[in-house]
Amino acid sequence: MSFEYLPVAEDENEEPIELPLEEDGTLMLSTVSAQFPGCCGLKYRHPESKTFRGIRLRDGRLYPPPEGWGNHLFICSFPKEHKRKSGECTENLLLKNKRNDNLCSDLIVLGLPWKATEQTVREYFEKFGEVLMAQLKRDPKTGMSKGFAFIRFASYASQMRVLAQRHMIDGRWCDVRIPNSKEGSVTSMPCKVFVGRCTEDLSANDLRDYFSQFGEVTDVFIPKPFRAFSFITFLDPEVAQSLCGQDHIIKGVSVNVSNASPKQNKSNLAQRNLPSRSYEEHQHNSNNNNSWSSRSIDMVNMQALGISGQHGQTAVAGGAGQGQGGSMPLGMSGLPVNQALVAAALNQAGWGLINNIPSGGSEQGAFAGPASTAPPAPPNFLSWMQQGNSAQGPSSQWGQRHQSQGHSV
DNA sequence: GTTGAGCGTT
Repeated sequence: MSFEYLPVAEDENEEPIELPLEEDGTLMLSTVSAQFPGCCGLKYRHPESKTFRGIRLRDGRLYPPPEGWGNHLFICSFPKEHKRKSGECTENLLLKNKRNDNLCSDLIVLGLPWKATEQTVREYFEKFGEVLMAQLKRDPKTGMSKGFAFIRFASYASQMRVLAQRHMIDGRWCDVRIPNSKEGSVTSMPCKVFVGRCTEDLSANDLRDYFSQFGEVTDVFIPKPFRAFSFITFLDPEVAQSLCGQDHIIKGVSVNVSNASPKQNKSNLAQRNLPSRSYEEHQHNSNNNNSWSSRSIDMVNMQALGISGQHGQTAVAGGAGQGQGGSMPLGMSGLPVNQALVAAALNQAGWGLINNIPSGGSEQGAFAGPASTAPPAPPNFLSWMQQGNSAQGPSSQWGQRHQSQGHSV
């Protein structure tokens, strides 16, 4: 093999990143998506035809063209809405923006320093993506800041990333949450899907590599001991939903994707006339009292982002996961499942605005609340966000990183 | 000019 590394860039004008090939000369898609979250394939411009050629992708591996990798610059391909360049028809853009709007909600930024201005706030959050709105709340009489602001992002991914961490703004640690008000909170489709009929040789990496082609995978959970199913969490709930009901072949194994459903309060379920055999979710109650214990954030994505600090295990070896935390798909009971109904029910049941997110648990210090003293060390995935490069992320490492010993449910 | 959990003059 003539190359150990392959230059890959997000587009032809960007600076490439060299990515390591595997021993067999292939490139793992997960290697690519670790640097380019959401990337689902590669292409290169053929010197003669001047057109792009796609790179073969199979089972999470990118295979070199027949003539070898050559000296090309390889360009990432992204699924649908990741891409927002020219050439898209206006109608599509409108649809997409509308969809994003439905997903995004206003966010409240708490704990701003008195001196912070609207500019400060906007500029800070623009690191995470396009900011559609930033309002600093002031006392009408004095004009003094009330120490909080409302912001809104254009993309749901930005929103989730911002919600998932604390923010140092002008010298103070600030929290960003979904506001209590009625208007604010919007839809929260589950980002997690249940993958049935897994075999034991389907590793978390295999699953991640495979499902990354559909969108950014933020978590892979395989119960231990082996239980023939797993969970895949996507950053984009729509990607997750789009896969439900499908059969996929991964490493020759036919697996089935269906709705994952959170553990529900049984009384709630009864009240709401829902099938009551939801499964245990990696969810737990906590008496924890620090400042992270009552944040509002999409629970599914909390886990997705690896901050739940509760389920252990996941990708790659080493995760001495604590075993439980499996969930069953609603479909497993033999009852008919109407996905729309389930989604609606989950929303009704308060999913998407779960408070009481337990903290602690994550040994990595990731989101262990600062309860007392110094500000917390920024979580790992935070650091990539703060590189100001929203296109880069350790997505494929998340699973490995959060081998929490977790609280039990 | 002070303050530090909260929830948005329009």
